[in-house]
Amino acid sequence: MDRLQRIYKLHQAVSSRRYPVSCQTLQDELECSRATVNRIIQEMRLYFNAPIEYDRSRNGYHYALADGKTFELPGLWFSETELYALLTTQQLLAHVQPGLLDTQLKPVKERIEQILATRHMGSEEISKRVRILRMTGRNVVLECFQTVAGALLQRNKLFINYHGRGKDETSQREISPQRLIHYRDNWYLDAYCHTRNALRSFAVERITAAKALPQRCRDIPEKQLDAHYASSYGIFAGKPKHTAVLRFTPERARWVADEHWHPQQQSQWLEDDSYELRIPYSDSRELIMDIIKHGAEVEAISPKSLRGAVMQRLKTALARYR
DNA sequence: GCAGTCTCGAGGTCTGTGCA
DNA sequence: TGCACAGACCTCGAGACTGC
Repeated sequence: MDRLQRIYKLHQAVSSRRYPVSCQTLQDELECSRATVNRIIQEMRLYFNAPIEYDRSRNGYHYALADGKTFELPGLWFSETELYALLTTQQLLAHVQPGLLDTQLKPVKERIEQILATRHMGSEEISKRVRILRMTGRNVVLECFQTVAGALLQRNKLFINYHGRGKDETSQREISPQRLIHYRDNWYLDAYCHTRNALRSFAVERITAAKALPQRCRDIPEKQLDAHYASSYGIFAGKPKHTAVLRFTPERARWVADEHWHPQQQSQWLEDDSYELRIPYSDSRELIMDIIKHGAEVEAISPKSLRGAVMQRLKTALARYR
């Protein structure tokens, strides 16, 4: 048994018992002399800040800690809360995108399971009690996703076949991946497209083939990415050109008032208890879908172009029912 | 009687050096 | 480059003394 094993064995012996552990017991469990037990204890105090104390009245060693507190050695000896946080994150990832990081996280997950098992807890309980329901998520080819995620993290260029829905065309592109965005249950890849010489967003499920290239990708500064992608409404990139003014009925306002549509959104309650929301946007397509989702409970006040577009959509929809 | 601290010596391991 | 060897270093157990 080497020194490190003895340290963990001693920690296990002291922390797993409700009563102080005698020096003789520690000698037996660590298979060493009294002097070595003492050396191990001194090292634990010195290097790990272990609050280990000898209780003369009960003739044994114990951790001097307040009720409910536990001492853990550094390394993969997480506290209970940290273990749960890690396990919950893994569960969330597994639900958001099944298969994502499964291989990479497997050894860590198994280790966590072992530790939790000693405390009569486990990931099964989290699976039973925490549910994430995907509503409109589109299926991603796992192999493509992993290639894309791998190249993104290793900062390599990618060569992709991309089928765009808008034009119903397939194109081949060399891109420098910048960010993976999980937006409204779907994955998007923000990337610099070397074919178009511009920043673009790619729906990951529309990437029909992906190959990581050995060349280092081009890094776009954070500020430039934020300005291009984040300052606009939704996934449609570009600088906000307009501000939409939406008015919600008092009934719908109770829900909408708690929603976050845009980082720069402004809102106010009106006298008749209706709720007015002002949202900057550059491309109206996604915004119109959100407005129509609220049906008769919302009115697009301005700008005129947005109001007209919503009216046109509603007229077209109505025509289908006649 | 039990544990803390210290010293000393034995045995094992690591490291640097020289040589074929 | 691989091997042998010597010295340094580390780890451990035993024992002595002390304190509670």
